[in-house]
Amino acid sequence: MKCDPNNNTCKGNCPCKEYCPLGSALKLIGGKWKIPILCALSQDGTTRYNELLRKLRGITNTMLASSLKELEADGLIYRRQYLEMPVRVEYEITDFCTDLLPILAQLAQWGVQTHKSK
Amino acid sequence: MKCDPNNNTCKGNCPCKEYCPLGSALKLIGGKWKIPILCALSQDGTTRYNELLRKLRGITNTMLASSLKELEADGLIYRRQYLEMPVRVEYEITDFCTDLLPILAQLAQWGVQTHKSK
DNA sequence: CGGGATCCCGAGCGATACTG
DNA sequence: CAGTATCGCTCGGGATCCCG
Repeated sequence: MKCDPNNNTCKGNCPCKEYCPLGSALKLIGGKWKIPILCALSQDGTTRYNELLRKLRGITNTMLASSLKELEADGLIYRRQYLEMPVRVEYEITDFCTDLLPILAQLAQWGVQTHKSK
Repeated sequence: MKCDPNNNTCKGNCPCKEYCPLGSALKLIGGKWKIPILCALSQDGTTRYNELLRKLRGITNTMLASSLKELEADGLIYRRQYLEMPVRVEYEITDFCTDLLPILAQLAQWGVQTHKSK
């Protein structure tokens, strides 16, 4: 877990270090909707805003917009805006995020062992 | 990400399925303190309650107790109680959790690419 | 020593309405 | 179409005190 026991000054997510890469990684995909959004984008490829809104049953306008903004700022997705009429905006997974997907797949596989319906 | 696009009835973390293993996996290690706890236990092995309390600088009694209880209920750690005087309780990582650690290490390595101080 | 019981606050999220 | 603005609430987590 990339921790140094000799340095116990961590103020973040890890008890061992100032800066915990695991903590910062989890922040990027944290929150209620980021995983579902990435999941949808990784399956369907380039997707428009309202398409996402429909596919992610239950998400609100507010949460989709703010989540997309954060994901873009963190380099996980691209936002492409086409100045047509009406406006068209498309979202797509970045290479950085593509690197993440197989890791998440492993995590999902590990999670399968969890049979509890929590 | 183990999702089925043909089933859009997901009410959990994933837009594609009723039950998302990735979502349930992330729930097990979610919250503010579970990763730090697992990190400490994976480094130092078997550890006592008050030892954890000291090592995890900033954690409160309430959070340590509740986090440990959840981690045990989810099968990530063992709790062993020795009826000495005074009472001694030790916590340890389970094999199930040991399987998780290399995956988290990968996630941490991926997170290293994040240079933003968010 | 290893917790439990309460109280409380603020972030995160939802609902609704509005806009370029 | 693709968002922003505001409000309000729930609930994760902190602080403090208590208990076997």
